[in-house]
Amino acid sequence: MELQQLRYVLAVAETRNFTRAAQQCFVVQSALSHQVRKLGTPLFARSSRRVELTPAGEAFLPWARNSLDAAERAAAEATAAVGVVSGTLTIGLIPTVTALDIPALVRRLHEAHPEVNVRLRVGASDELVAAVREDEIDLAVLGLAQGIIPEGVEHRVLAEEALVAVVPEEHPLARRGTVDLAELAEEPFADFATGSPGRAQSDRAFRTAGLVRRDPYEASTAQLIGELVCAGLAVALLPAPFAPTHGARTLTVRSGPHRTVHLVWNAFQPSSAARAALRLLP
Amino acid sequence: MELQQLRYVLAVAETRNFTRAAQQCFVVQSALSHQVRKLGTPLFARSSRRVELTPAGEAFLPWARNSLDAAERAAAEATAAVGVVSGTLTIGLIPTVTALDIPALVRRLHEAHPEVNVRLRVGASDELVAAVREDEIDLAVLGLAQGIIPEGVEHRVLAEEALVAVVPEEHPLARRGTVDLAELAEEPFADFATGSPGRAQSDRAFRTAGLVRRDPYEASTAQLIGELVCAGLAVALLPAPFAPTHGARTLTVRSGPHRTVHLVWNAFQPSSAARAALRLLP
DNA sequence: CTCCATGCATGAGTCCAGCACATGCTTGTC
DNA sequence: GACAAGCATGTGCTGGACTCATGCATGGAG
Repeated sequence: MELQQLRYVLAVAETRNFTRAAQQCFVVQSALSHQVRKLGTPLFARSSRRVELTPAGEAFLPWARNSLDAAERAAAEATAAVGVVSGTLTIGLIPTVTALDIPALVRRLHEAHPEVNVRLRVGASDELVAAVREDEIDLAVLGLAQGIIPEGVEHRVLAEEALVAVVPEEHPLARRGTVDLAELAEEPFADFATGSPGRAQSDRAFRTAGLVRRDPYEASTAQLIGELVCAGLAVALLPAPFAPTHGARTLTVRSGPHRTVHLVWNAFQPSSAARAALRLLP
Repeated sequence: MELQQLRYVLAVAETRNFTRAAQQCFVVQSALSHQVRKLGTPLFARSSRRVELTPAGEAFLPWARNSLDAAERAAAEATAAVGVVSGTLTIGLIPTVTALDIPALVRRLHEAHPEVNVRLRVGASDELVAAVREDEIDLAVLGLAQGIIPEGVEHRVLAEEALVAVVPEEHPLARRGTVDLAELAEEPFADFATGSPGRAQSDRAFRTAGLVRRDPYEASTAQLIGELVCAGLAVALLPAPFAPTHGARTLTVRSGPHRTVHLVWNAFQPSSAARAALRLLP
């Protein structure tokens, strides 16, 4: 078996199409047909116009990925040992990162270690922690409600951020500079989806204050929540940089919720690129 | 990069000699020189008649192994999915296995799954548990003092075995059929090395009975301990099948120590060969 | 139903990567 | 200093990986 064959199998499994996989690999389709067949066990079922993985293929795939990743990692660790950090660095981010200037970080990384290939992946905080634990990503920058610490991974606190209240311009509270959580609890609310870590932050804030608010409108992004507020439909709690700049007012919340921005990584065999990034980060 | 190159690197790293590594790989020496060089980073230092790993080589090696193992595993899992269990199955054993007929097990495994390559590895119980945890071996059969359960791995109890007292033929106790631990504590003792799991069994037995025995002679194998007894130098506690058949007497110990024979394996992604072996075992 | 597009398999031909061979170079040993 | 061990290097060759041409199956359009 050779890694080339594994690359072909992965390409076919991804595209579910020999022809496109071949293009992706810069060879003709028959090259893949030959090499895949040479593996012996049939990994793909050509059922009527569609290529599907057989059970054997399903069993094969994760180990093929594993093998290719390990080979890449071998090369990266070797060059790192002679001072040239290389390899792929996958960073996970929540959509509402503010504590860190990501483009600047990427630039600095690239300047310090031009051989490192940076990938960014956006997701919810809990997904990112899981991905770090499963070694799918090297690092993650994420926000958690105060007092919650990510489990099963190494972490470092980057910042502590207050959430601000956002209310429609014509709202009675709009003239005020600060509000209490209790006042917000009376209002129709817009928030992240139930179960998301963003939602957990405000839920927790109201709960610890002993307040019960009405079920909020749910939206998946800070942007959408902001638009709901601007439309006059609700008030919201958002990280300050994500408060809408027009069409809404931003208020400080007295003893209001904070979120903690964590840098998270896997302590078990972090890649040389990950170690380099950690050295570069505050 | 191709797996062939990784195989060459491993062979050179093992033999620390290009020529012998080449023979092992069934190619000429220059083939290895070329392929290793093509990896780019110098992995070996040719320091005066000896090939040594550079730091880059040290960093490269474990990932190269990882990659090759994963590739092998991919093939094994694929064939397993179509009903042909294959791959390498490494079984760890303590030197004093008695609860299981290992040759018979290997024969049955080979008959049921001729494509499986069985390897046996002998070691102390605690080493084997660690090896299972580190995924170096698939299964292990080992004995632990009663009440001790292996941690971080899956296990199944195979048997509960009493340890018997072994005394020299001309010893005053030799005429008796049973003895108390208290009587044995008075005698000069032969036992496994301090810190070994075998030693832990008798240590624990005396301790829980509230007895203090003299520091025992230490030997590394049950065989040697038996010889010390036969020579009239000491008494011992051994698994019954390892009591010497000549030159010593075997006595039952009243409420004496037992050891529990465990079958141990790693719950996280056991190989198809390991799963097959587990199905075959009691 | 026919025709055609899509898409994988297969066989023959081509070309280059990996190998063998020959040889050179360094180092350690007697 | 002669010799042996052992890796590097250059050259030519060969097998395997690729391309190309073509066949074959399926599904959709008319």
